[in-house]
Amino acid sequence: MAGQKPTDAELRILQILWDRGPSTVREVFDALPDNDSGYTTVLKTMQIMTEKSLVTRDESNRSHIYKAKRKAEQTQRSLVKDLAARAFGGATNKLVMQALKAKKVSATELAEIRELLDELEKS
Amino acid sequence: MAGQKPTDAELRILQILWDRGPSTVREVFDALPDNDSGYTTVLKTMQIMTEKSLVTRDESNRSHIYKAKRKAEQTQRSLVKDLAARAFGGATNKLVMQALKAKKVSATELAEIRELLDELEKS
DNA sequence: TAAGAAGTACGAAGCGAGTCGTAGATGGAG
DNA sequence: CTCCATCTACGACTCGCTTCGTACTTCTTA
Repeated sequence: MAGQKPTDAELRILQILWDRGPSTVREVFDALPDNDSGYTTVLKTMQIMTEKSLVTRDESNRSHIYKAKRKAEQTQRSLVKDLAARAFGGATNKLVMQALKAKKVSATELAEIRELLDELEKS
Repeated sequence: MAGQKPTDAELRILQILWDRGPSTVREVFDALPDNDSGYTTVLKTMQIMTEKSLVTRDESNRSHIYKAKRKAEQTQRSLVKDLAARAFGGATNKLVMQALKAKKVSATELAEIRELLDELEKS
């Protein structure tokens, strides 16, 4: 089905694909930070992601080229919604507040958030 | 160990405990929304949570009384941090922005967030 | 006091995620 | 052309989460 929640390993791979754009297994493998697992593990995971439609792949070359199906923002938004439901009883604003308290956010970033808040207030 | 990440089923139970305060298995079981699983399933899960130190329990009565070990805010903050790391490459501010876009937040809540932003700016 | 209701404890099954080894196909270099 | 490096495919294993059935204990009430 379409609306799948990626697992941890899948998310690690998706981050690479979002960052690099369409890539081969080898490229993803090399780009994975702190990677403990073997090449075939990554390959297998990406094959499964294809079955799940988390990625699409171009098989015209011997080395298949994988591409994230959904954009980072879409997936991220789903995950945030999911966490809000699972851990905050759906209260997104509580999630936002905890996030802001969880880690220092620079002044520039705070300003950026304020700007978004302004936009949201017009509706 | 101490710093454990609760699973989905565990989180469902924690939400009840945070909400109701110390409770018996029966009370948690009855309070679980849309619950499909049986009583012993919930019992077993709560026993495992005890082993993991996610909860503590008072065994002085026949019906043991369970209590969340960490406060909601602590656990929630860990989970937010975890999601930021896993899906946003650590960029908490991106997470905040996606959260704000993900679901409508009322004017009152927006004001609340602004207030927090003001506080954070003094440091 | 005897029986049933309600509680805990525990073992085991099912499932999915993550891992790897190995087999087989294909490209390139000598 | 031959051999080696590199790729895909696939099966199998482990582990943790979730689930439940069953056994045993303890309270309650008729």
